[in-house]
Amino acid sequence: MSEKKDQTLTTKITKTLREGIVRGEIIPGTKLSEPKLAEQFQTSRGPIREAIRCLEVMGLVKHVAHEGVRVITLTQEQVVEIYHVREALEGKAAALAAINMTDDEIEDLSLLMHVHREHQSNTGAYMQSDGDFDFHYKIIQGSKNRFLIRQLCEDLYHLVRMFRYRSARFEHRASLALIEHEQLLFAIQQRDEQLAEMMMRRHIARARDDIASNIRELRS
Amino acid sequence: MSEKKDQTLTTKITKTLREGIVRGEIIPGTKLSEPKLAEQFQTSRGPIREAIRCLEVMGLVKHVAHEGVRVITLTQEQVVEIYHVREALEGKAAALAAINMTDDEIEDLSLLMHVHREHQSNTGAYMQSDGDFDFHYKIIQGSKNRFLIRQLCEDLYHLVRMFRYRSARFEHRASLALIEHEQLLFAIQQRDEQLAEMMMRRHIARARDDIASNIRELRS
DNA sequence: CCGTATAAATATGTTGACAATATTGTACGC
DNA sequence: GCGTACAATATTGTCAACATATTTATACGG
Repeated sequence: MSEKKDQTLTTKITKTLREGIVRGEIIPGTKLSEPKLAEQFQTSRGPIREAIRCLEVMGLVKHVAHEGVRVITLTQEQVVEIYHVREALEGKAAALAAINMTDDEIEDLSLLMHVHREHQSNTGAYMQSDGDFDFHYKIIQGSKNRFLIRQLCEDLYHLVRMFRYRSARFEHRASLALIEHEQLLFAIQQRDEQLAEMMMRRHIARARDDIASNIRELRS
Repeated sequence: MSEKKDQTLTTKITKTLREGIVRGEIIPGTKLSEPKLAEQFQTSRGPIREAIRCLEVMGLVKHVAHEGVRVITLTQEQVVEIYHVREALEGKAAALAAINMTDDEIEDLSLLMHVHREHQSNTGAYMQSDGDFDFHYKIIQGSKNRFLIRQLCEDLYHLVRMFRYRSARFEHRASLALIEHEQLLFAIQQRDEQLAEMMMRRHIARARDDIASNIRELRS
């Protein structure tokens, strides 16, 4: 699991901080003080600063010269914007997956789908966030487009997870998500790239609409 | 033009190096030596290292622990992958622009279009790269989606420019590009988001096909 | 002559200290 | 009592030096 390569403090600190920010353990708006972090990680400020620069480019913290960096606070409006990008990118991923996934990979995806279906009919519960991510992750990987994979997995998904950790209620019902996943799987099995893209886009657009409608709800 | 904010060595070095890499002045594959860069920028290695970390996250250089960083070399296959992402993102940008651009902004875009048309009928020349970028840039900004704008302008476009600087021949004929731009403008004027997205996607997909067919050509 | 093993040299990773800027606290005047 | 000006403190930005790992050079053996 944990690859011991990149054995450098900067990378380890970056990952630790990133995870802390994404999971909400470091509250949004918190100022990341270099001396405190250096104390916390038992290191000097050098690697801390480099890690912070990485987080800055990733968009997880905002940096102001001579003032410091603060963890970003995602407004629901911003999440809607992010979901527009997610719709476009994952839609493309689904289209490419319909073309480029191997039969074995599709079979694997089908198996995962079956597990989810069983789980739901047994418990009737909302789909677990991890399960949903697994499904999407396999499709993204199936696109075989390394640049797309990087954009989605290394950049965008941290923000999506950051949002989900704070408001788990927005995962729409497992029953609906399950149907959407089944439709998507079908399209990929048919090697229908256009249908796959459309299904994925609708799946994500619906989640986005849930968020957008919640914003309107709060305004009244 | 040059905002004097962010007056910190790291940001200035980052921008300078980024521009050098994008313009091809720093040859792909070149190793970025920290001591040499420190000498070159008349500074210490601290800011250099931070700048390099930024370039690494941006994807312009590849870092191997304890070895150093090298400027990435874009293969045409990778550019095709990038253009798939570009198609998805800019397609979405066009759709959002059709919804969110103000009438004044559309008028401004129409004016730019007219200038390009005049220029072409006068010179008959291929469209200038800058002109093409201007057009796309205005549409991206018109999406009003800050996250999308950031993804396209701060990340993806550096790679696109990097590719174009080395192989300008891939800009397809101005006559075709002009028609595609006109169709796109029309769709935006009609506030037809679906058509705008489709036109933008075809426009970029055609450019991608040019690159892909060139790869096949080289194989024979 | 080629390959391996060892040693020198160079580069990266990390540290602590100094300089410049911003924040906090305090006193003064209105 | 409130706002402003100044001083003290703390933090960020930068630098030079040390520690560790890799690359290059050299010498030895086959």
